Amino acid sequence: MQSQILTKGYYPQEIEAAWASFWLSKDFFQARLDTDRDSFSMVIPPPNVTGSLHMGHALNNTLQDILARFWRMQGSNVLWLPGTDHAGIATQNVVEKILAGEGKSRHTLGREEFSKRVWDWKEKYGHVIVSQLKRLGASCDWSRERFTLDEGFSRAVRSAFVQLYKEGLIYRGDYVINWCPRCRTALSDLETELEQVTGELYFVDYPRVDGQGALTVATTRPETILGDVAVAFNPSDERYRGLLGQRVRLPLIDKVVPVIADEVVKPEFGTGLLKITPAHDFDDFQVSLRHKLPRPRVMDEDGRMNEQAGPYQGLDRGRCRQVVVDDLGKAGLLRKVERYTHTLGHCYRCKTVVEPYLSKQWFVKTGPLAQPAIAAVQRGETKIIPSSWEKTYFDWMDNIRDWCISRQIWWGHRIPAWHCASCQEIMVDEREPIRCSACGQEELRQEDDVLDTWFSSALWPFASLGWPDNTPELAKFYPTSCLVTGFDILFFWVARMMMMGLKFTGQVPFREVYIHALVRDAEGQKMSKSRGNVIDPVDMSEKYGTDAFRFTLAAMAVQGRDIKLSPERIAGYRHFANKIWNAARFILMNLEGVVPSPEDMSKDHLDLADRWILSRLKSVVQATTAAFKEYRFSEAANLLYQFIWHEFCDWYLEAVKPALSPDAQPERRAASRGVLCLVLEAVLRLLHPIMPFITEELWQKLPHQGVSISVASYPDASTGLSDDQAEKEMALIMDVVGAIRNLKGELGIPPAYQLEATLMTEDAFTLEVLRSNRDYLITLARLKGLDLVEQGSPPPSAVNTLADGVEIFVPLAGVIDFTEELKRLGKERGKLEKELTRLEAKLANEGFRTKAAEDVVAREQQKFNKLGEKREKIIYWEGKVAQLIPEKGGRSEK
RNA sequence: GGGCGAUUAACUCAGCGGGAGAGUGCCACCUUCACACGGUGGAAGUCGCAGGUUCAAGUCCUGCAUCGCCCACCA
Repeated sequence: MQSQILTKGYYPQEIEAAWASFWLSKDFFQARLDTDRDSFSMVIPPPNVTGSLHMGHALNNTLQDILARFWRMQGSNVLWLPGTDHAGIATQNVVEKILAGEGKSRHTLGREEFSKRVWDWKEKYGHVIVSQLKRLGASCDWSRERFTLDEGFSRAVRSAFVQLYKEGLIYRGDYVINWCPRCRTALSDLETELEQVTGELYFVDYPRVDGQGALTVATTRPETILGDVAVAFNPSDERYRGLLGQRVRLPLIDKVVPVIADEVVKPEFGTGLLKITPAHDFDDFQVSLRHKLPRPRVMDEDGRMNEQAGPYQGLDRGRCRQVVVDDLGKAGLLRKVERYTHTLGHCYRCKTVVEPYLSKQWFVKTGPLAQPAIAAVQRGETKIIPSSWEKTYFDWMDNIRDWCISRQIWWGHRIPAWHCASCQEIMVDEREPIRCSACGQEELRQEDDVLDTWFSSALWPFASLGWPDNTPELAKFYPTSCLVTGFDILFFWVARMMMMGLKFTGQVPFREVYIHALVRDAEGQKMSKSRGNVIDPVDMSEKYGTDAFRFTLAAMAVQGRDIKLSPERIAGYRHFANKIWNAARFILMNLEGVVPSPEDMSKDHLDLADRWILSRLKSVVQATTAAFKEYRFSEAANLLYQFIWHEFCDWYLEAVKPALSPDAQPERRAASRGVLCLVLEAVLRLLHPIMPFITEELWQKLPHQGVSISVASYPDASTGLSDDQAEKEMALIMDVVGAIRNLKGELGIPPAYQLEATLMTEDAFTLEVLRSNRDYLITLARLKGLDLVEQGSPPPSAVNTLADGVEIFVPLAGVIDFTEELKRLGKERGKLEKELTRLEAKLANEGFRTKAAEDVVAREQQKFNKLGEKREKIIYWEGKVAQLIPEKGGRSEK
């Protein structure tokens, strides 16, 4: 044991980095294969390599680290597997931006060179977030760190893809998908964010070929008129029934299209007529299938009008709309324009309005995969916590649509499909085929598209453990125990891991999913760079200490509610860290290098305060352990805060001070040292999962056997000693002390003034408790003297009365103002009477007496009796004090 | 359009069938030998609104209002 005096304040910056590297250098966090201890396994939600740590990561990883440290201390063989995600579009965008700065583009570099540039970038910057996680204290098994584009993952992805393809669960075809003209790639439905947009609804005339006037069609997208192949009405719509088989001329270009009837048209919208543009609208594409209509594309990949657009070729889609509207007006074909608010899809990466776009893409057929994923949650094989998210999960799974997985970018897993140059045969395999399986030709070309990043993420829990090989890691740690993630990626990630996990391993990927909230700013706004309201977790760590920051996140992580984070709150918990530091400082100073032994704490030497704090400790151990096991992080944090500050520091440390003085009995002194040491050491272990740094720093200064608190055992049933009697007695002492302090405070007596007090009670047992703990009362209430009497009539004085019959006298004639005391007594009586009235009404209620639980009635009756007695005493003393107030006659009577 | 959540002290939030709580802030007093990142005391809330269930309702049910989020192919 190092006997050293701590600094007066806690300076986290000076110790954190050292402990973080100490832990890693000792391999404390490596999961073992050669043990039969229970496993606790988690895979990290891999952050994007492009990222730097934001609040979402900080919360997510703090909660995971709390679990990892808690279960490690519980004796489990913990695997927390870390890694990063290659983040296809995001990373490609970052590198393309850099290239643009150099006046280059990926197309000028070519695929191979570009890919090399991205890898270079990854090697250089991809570890930023990892080092930030380490700084946060994340106790991952860093020896098993993975990357979703590493060699092993490539094998896993190809293996998964090939199997799904061979089973018909992956198909390729021409469909309308969401297309981002800026990123120039297809997006999945999830990657398209619907947002309200105010635009215009244009009413456009389509002249009838038979010369009988025109049909007016409402559209928000006049530029797509050029791709129209029909005009449709609802078959039930009487107004247009006669038009079936008629033909109309498209406005502005020389093209004739039929009028058709289809259920998709809503008669009440616009004019009840819908223009059909199969290549640029999801519904219209379906209509074209039903009616065997052509599907001309009028735009290019970058959103420019193409040769099908005739005179409008080359215009950007936005510009084209203006020109078309203009031309329609000139031609007299624009009937009217209304303001119109509707929702439009935007690219989740760059916020560009997505274009519904007909193209050849690869899809996962999700229906057959979703069924087992639904069933597994229904059966409870995977538990979603809080369970309120189950409904959202089921709703999404029930209505799941096929998943577009091909992306027209270069950074990612290239689809393992090869096209024969001569016969167009497509071969899907884990390795490049030597010749075409259909025609035998050897000229093959690999598919250009890469896979959606989330395709590899979906394999993360098992691919990161070695799948498709049958590794010992899989056997030991899969299914994982728990997944901690935010609700924002419930569909993107959790749902897809469930589907893929069940498909490829036959087992759920995790037993429990803990879904946590989003971190917002103090105003409840989502943090974003554009809003400028981002609170940087690294800044918070540096400013307030990582432990204070982590504690804040834990304390605010209530299930099912977003977190509004404010720096003031973190400052509050920095004070808590400082409080712990100083409590430890006090204890270490008083140990004076002595190592307490268990014999010091033999029952005979333990005093009331000792037995009380040991009993309280025991119940805190139980409650905290239960809270962690049930993901009630805030409850665990608050329990520890309350115990450490308001029980251990406020009461125990104060109560025990006299016993620590050199004048005290040696046995008492030794016992107190022992209890102080024991409770502090236990508290540090209890708190370690949330505040790893300060607890390690202090723990290292206490006597114990271990090398690190991070691998010490969590306090359990053997910690502390339950003692109801001690808790009851201490409660009485605390009540009496509180009443005396209250008297002093309310009567304006200076804290330094040492009172003489008299306590009177008729209850022999209470009197005995007070008598045997006389010293505590004197110390804690800062008294000069204390009389304990059974009955009698003490001198005129201020008085306070406890509900359970203890009267407290503070004889201070000449010091206190009797008028003030009378006022105080009146106020006290007011409060009592309000409460008594309420209780009286309740007890008089026949329904309450007959229907409420017996113990509830008894408790209320007892409460009523005690408060009644207390009121009688106050009335008595009001009379006494009133007599002592000098006659008013002496005052001015003007 | 459908769904979910929130509404409790000035602020941020716990509590979710039997005495309205915490942290921060505020007021008063105190530099007492662990800590002023501290101590002691205090003020502060018709627990969004309206009904209902119950002996008893921030706490359960219904409706409404306001705010937030998610999902959704009316052009």
